[in-house]
Parts: sequence; structure tokens; C-alpha cells
Amino acid sequence: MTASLRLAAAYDCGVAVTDPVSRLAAALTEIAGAPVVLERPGDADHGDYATNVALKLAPTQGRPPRDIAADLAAEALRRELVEAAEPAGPGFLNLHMSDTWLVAALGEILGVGESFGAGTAADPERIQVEMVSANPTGPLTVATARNAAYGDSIARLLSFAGHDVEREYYYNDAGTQMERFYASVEALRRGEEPPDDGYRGEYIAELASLPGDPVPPMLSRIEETLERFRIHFDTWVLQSDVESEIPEAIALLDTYEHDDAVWARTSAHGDDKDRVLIRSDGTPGYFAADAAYIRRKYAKGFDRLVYVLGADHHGYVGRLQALAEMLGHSRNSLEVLIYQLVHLVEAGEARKMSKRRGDVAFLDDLLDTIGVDAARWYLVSRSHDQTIELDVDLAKQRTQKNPVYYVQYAHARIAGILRKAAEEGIAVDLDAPGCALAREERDLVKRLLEFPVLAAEASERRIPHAIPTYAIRVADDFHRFYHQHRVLDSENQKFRLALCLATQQLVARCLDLIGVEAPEQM
RNA sequence: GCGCCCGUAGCUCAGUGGACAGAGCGGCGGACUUCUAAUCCGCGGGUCGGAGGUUCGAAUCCUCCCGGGCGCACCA
Repeated sequence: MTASLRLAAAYDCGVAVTDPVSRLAAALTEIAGAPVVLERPGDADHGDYATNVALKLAPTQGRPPRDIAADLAAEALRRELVEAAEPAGPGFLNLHMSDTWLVAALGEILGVGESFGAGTAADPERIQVEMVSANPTGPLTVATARNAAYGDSIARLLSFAGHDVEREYYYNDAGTQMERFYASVEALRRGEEPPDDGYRGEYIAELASLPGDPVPPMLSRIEETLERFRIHFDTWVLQSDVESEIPEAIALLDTYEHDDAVWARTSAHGDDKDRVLIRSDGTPGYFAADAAYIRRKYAKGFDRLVYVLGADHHGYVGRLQALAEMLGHSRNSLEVLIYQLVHLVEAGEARKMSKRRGDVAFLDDLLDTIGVDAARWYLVSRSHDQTIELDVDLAKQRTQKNPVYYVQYAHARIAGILRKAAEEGIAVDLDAPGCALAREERDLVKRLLEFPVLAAEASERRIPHAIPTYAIRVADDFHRFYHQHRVLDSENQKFRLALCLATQQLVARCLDLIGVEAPEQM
């Protein structure tokens, strides 16, 4: 791999990271007088860590980068921060760490245990993450599953970073879509076909066969699916509930009347154009409910409101932030996370999804065929900026090839070792190794040490897909180590057992952050 | 027309200024008497869509162009 893994970005992204690598970076920063970012070089000859700080400083200091690097190296050695340091290439500074340092670092990881990498938020906030929020006109689809997988992982990451997070589901129980939904169910109950613009599908027939309002059973089916998908919502909010608060909200906004309608002057707050609050027929539009809803969210005391929306809603960003601003909050405290859409492919052809036609891939069906772990992994392992093409047929075959099993297998393998160690009465108790650490051991420790900064960055930048990418690297390093070295009955048994335990905890943590299980055996 | 996202290996995708651009899948060839072979090792594979620009240094930043997706309501 190439050099570009950032290991210590604590100085420019507002997080408080205190792991061994970040402390090394901090010490070097003090010497250099400028932020030092450490990377892991791709080439083993380039040391354990490297920094380009001398290249950055060269223009302002008016000295050759290699000279600056040499001075830094000398001072770092004098302070015994590193085992060896030398300038290289155009002005990089390559650092070599001792086994002692790595063993101490591993000890530190085990010392903090489950919370390794946690609590990096410099300024913990109360954050509400609103996600999914599909209207209860039908079961959740594969398309909304991405919203759920992405949003929930964001929530888990924020929470891990130390924020106080609440998950909310907002849905509409009135409006055109719901009227069509009701009309469809009622038509079936009368023994008629659903209207042309109504909803079809088996689930409509099922709802029609039940007595009473079809919405509650529909909602509980949605909630069941979400729980199965390992997502729990703290609060469920009906649009009709917030509608009563529309007048109070509008009173706080910058409004005017035009063509018998009431408008919000959102264009004065960064939006493309003004938006209608009250239609000319006197009824409030959807945007008025949004205003009331946002006001209520802030009134509940949240510092930050996160919306998770599909790319088809990206036009909403400006108007929602305008509302936040008009209601007296920073526009940036209302954050809209946009993910690109999921396109279903079947037999090589695009499959159009329409709930009304009943031509949909439901999340439950996907979970039946590929399982929760593979589904969550798959949906969150791509960048949210990337459109996903999901081939439903292929997804079934692909399960065994999904990298999620590669990562889970690493966890299960370690569990096997630890089980056997426990059977033999061997306690995990880190001790200095009896001989020099092997390359695979050093690589694995360094990999584990990447986690705090990586998790902080994933959280700060809202990029949960960085977690599975990293987890594959961890599993990679572990499988290589495992293949090359015996743990039990080896010269370095104590060190290796400790290394295994730390790796297992970290793999489990990564999987948990994306809602995937860590199996004890496979 | 305007706005947002994307274009990296045959396929699916990592990589938001640094050293020869990476992984998985697929292809070919090797490795189980061991704590799990759902693993490991090797080989092949690239005009980073194109052209300019900024920089000591660009897949990464800027401009333009080409291609694809999604939006631009007194709908929700």
C-alpha cells in the first residue's frame, strides 16, 4: 500500500486524540513548530512512520527540506522519541520505532480495552439523527435500507466519539400519498381493484384483511424490519403532531404575502428561492410543517440536527438550513447528509422501483436472501457519494465472497485461540517478548494503533465506509500473522496472546460500528 | 439552462497535496500432520474520462470539455 494513511490529524480536525501515535506526533510538532502528520510508508525500508513536515516548512524557512528533516531527526533522537530517524527522498523524515515502544503501545490498547479510540470529540454535542422517515405506505425497500445503514452507522460513530445521540423517525400520516394508500386498502376491502394512482402488492391485500386503520400494522412491520436490521429508534414523530405548532413557528420566520399565499424569505438565507408556507387556499404546505418540526427539534435542546436524505432530496439542503438560520441557529448546526441512490439491477437490466406498482425489492426479502451482516456491510462499505448498483441475483451468490466474512473470520479465528488458551488455563497477560518482534507482529500492532485517528476521522467526516475498509486491513494483517506464527506454545506466547486479544476487540468494535455481528466461530 | 454526485485494473470499488496508484472479485500457479484453508503466497493486469492551470510535488486543488446519475412545485 502507499503512504497515504493519515495517522495523526489531531491538529486540524478538532478532535482530541491521545493514543501513542498521536502523542508522538504531538512531541514532533513541538520540536518542528508546525503540525506534524504521521503516515505509514508503503515501503518497509521507509521506517514505521514518516512525516513530510520538512517539505512543508522549507518555503517559509528558506532552507533545504532535507536539512530541516536532519535537524528534526537529531532532536527526536536526542529526546529518545524514536529508535532511529533519517531524512529521505526529497525531504521526508522516516522514523523507526523500537520493539519496546510497540509493546508499550499494545499494553496501552489493552489497558483501555473496549474504549480504545472512543471519546475523541473535542466538543461533545447533543445530536439528533433523523433517518429513514419513510411514509408508512409500504414495507421498507432496499433503497431506504441504504439510508438506514448509513444513518445508523453515522449515529454509532458519533456516539462512539462521545456525542449524545438520538435516532428519530419522522413520518407523515396525512397528505396525498397516504390518501392513496388508504384508498387502495379500502378498495380491496370492498372487493375492488386499487385506483390507478394507488398502491398494489401482497402487503396491501394483507392490510386489507385486517380490521381498522392499516397504518399501525404497517408501522409495526416497518419497526420490526428495522429492529431486524439492528436499528433502534428512540423517537417516532408524526407530521400531524407538529402541524399544530405551525403558527408559532411561522411567527418566528421572515415572511411576506404574495398571490394570497404566505412565503418564507428563505432566499435571504442562502436558499435558491423563497418557499410557500401557507398556500393560497389557506392550507399549510409541507414546508410549514418542516419549519414547525425544526423549531421543535431545537426546542428539545439539540446542538446539532442531522438529516439523512437520498440524493433525490439534495435540493432540500438550502431551504432546511435557511429555516435553521431564521429560527436563530447557525445554518451549520443543521446538517444534511446526502447519499447517492441504490439502483437495482436484475439480469443485467435496470429495474425500476415503484411502490405504487408493487414493483419493489423489499428490505426483508434482501435480508432473507443475503442476511443482515452481508446487507449492512454491503450498503455501508461504499462511499455515500457513490451510486450503488445492486444486482439482486448476484447478491445471493455473492454472500460467501463478501469481505464481511473475511473480517468475521479473523474474529472467529482469534476466538478459537483464546478458547483454547482458556481451556489450558493460560491467562492473557502482556509481557515483553522473548525475542525480536517479527514483521507481521509489528505490522499488526501498528495497524491497531491507526484506529483512534481513523475512527475520529470517520466520525468527523461522516464517512462510515472508512470503517469496513480499515477492518479489511486489520483482518489482512491478522491472517498474515496467523499464517506465519503460532500463538500458543510459542516463544512469544504472552505477547502474541495479548496481540490477539487486542485485535479481536478492535475487529469487534469495527463490526459493531457498522451494525455487523462478530461471531465466536464460523 | 441551473445545481449536487460520479468517472481509478476485465467487474465492484478504496485512496480530499507527497516517495514506484491499491484491495476484493474474476483468471493462472503454488501452500493444510499445527490455535479454523471462509486462510496464506506468487503471477498477470492502469492514457486515474480528456485538455489546460496552480505547486518543489496532483487521482486528489482550480477552469473548461466529454460521458452517466439525481434534482430544479402553492407535490409529499
